[in-house]
Amino acid sequence: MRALLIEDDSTVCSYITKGLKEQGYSVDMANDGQSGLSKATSEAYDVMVIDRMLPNLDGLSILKSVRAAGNNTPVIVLSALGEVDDRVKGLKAGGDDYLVKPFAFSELMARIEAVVRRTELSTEIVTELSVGDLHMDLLSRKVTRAGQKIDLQSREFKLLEYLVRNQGQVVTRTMLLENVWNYHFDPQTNVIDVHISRLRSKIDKDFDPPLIRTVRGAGYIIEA
Amino acid sequence: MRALLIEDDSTVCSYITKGLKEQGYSVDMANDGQSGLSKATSEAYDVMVIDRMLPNLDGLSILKSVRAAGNNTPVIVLSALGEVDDRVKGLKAGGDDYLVKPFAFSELMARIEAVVRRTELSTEIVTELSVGDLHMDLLSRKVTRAGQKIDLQSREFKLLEYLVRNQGQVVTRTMLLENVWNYHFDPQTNVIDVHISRLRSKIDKDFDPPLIRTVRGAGYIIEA
DNA sequence: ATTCAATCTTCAGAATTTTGGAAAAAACAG
DNA sequence: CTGTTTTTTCCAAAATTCTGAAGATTGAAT
Repeated sequence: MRALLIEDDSTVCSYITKGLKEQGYSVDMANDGQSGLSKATSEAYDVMVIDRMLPNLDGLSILKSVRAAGNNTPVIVLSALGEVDDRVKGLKAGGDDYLVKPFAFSELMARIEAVVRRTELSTEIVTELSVGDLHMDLLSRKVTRAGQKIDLQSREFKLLEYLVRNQGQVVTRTMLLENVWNYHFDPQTNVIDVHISRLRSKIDKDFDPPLIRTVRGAGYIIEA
Repeated sequence: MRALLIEDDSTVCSYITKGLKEQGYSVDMANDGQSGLSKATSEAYDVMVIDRMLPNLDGLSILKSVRAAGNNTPVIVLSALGEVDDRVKGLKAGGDDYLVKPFAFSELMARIEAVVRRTELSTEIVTELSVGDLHMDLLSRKVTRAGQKIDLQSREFKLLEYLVRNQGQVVTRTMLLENVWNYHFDPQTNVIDVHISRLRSKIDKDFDPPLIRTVRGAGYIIEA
């Protein structure tokens, strides 16, 4: 579990960090708003704990930016501001919980567990895949590139799906025969070449940049 | 949005109910633990607000029973018990939030919105369908009945998917032509009959009971 | 720069699979 | 029983996939 803690008070910070680590979290820290936001948007966390009052950029602004960027990581807001109105604002900004300082570590931990628990319930099944501007919907079996609809035959779809699921990695001919054709032997033909060629003519020919790349002597790789 | 409120204090109760209704919730109430638990387990709610101290059965026991039954509806616990330990217990019992009385209605509302928001994010996409012992995995496109693998052609799969999505309801020939064949006219043939027959021979022939039933003069219906 | 092997593209035809159509058989309601 | 609806079966048509081959292209090594 990865947690991000954005907090300027070094005492509180080390206190929480120590506790989280004991609970098995790996913790990233930021001491001011700017660096906090940049970490929050560039890394993937399971939970974020954000202090409301920070140098440079306040906690609620960070929270709003994170949410505006489509990031739904659960966030717990910490604050010395304990008025009802402050708490409501913290929650309305997209917070999952709001804890008033001073607080007991056991309560913070329980609240972290509560939001993480709820988030985990929602572990989504992957039904969509993408590479660059290529997009596959596995449920409706529709493929688009740059928003344009592309028709694929079932074998082509399977082939593309396999490539995309292994995007960024070289996929060998043997892997393709095993996983796309379900052949456990070498058919001694150029089936793969022919299908890769067809696929290219559909998804790469009319677009830039080409996504499917040949890795000589090894196989193919798809990446943006 | 449906909310369940389990609270014995009639003043607090009517106060919250009124507020929730103004926010567009339809509210069910229970004044004691027993009736609260029975409503919680028999009806489907978007959120539950449970007081901790109740006649008959206390709030935490209700919460634990609800969770034990596999129900993950978000729950906010209300309580006059404000000690850290009490709050932690409330969260560990499966609560999503814990609010200490007295509280401002605006905060309760904000917290309800926060947990509902998080729950909605997790609205899962349906990737599996079943009727009785027949099971479809829409992602891997695999079908089993009584654990036995069944191979279906793509049209058969689509046909079955449509029937299952509308299980318990009669599906007319016109509906099938529109939704499975994407025909917007009557092809004047018996395509449907042929495919239903094929489907039956695969999913009903070797099993009991038959799932696909003919509704003379109307169409077909699938149900356990 | 030249050479050589790997890979790409294209094609036509074959094999296979999937789908559709027609007609006989069966089931059902009145 | 009778007429209609539905089911089944079998054949034909259509679509898809595979094969094999030839020539073009590419990349690495010499």
